[in-house]
Amino acid sequence: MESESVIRALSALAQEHRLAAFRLLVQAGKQGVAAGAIAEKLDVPPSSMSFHLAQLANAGLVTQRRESRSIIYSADYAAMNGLMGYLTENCCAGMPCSEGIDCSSEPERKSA
Amino acid sequence: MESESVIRALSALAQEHRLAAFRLLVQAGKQGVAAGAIAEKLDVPPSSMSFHLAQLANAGLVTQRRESRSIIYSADYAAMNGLMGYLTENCCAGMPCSEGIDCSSEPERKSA
DNA sequence: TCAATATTTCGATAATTATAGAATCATTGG
DNA sequence: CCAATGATTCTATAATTATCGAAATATTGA
Repeated sequence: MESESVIRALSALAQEHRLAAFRLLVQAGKQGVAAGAIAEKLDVPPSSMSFHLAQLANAGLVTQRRESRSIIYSADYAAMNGLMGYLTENCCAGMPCSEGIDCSSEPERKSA
Repeated sequence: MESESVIRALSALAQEHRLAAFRLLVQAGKQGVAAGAIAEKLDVPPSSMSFHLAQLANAGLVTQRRESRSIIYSADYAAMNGLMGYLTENCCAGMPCSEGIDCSSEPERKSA
């Protein structure tokens, strides 16, 4: 994952409604959630929610599929994986930050 | 880490110059880098860089200390840990995304 | 085909964020 | 104290992002 798409992904998640929507979709799993249901659950007007979902899709963090009248959004776990990988590599000095390892100590200078 | 501070952290990283600055600081380690040196390295005017560094500081991702005439910035690894932890918990269905585990498969529905 | 439903796009506006020169503030050496 | 250095704050402006009602676009059932 390169830095431009990382920035798009970070921007996409850096907003109240979008972070909430993404969390919802992660919890929902593969089956996903319809746009309207997301809007209702988060109490955001449908047109606003649609704007935000489009940004998540543009960032590659969610996918969409039509199912009858509804458009179902689902979290793209691979994209999230990619983001986490980039952050771990580039912003945690290569240490897996969420593994209980103490990143507060002096890091080895990476050769790359 | 709660969602408001997570959004501040994500917003802070979701910008070209700030992401670059933070990477630089992570690589530099505890000793940190002076504001001017960061600005020069990233080819951003000092006043603009100062604006961005202030946002990183406000998000808690970096700390600053004065050393003679210079102000030295360093990455706050604990804060980054906190962010990674939140993302892993809430946006990866509790799976450690950067550990080679296949997050693409159906997640266990979290009870929380 | 028509009405109803689900969603998105349009459009206008408000709000926030980014940019960077100029002015200001803090520190040091002479 | 004064000039030089390193950085931030001020100010104005440009650019981007958010909001949401209204209009337009699918899809389905009758």
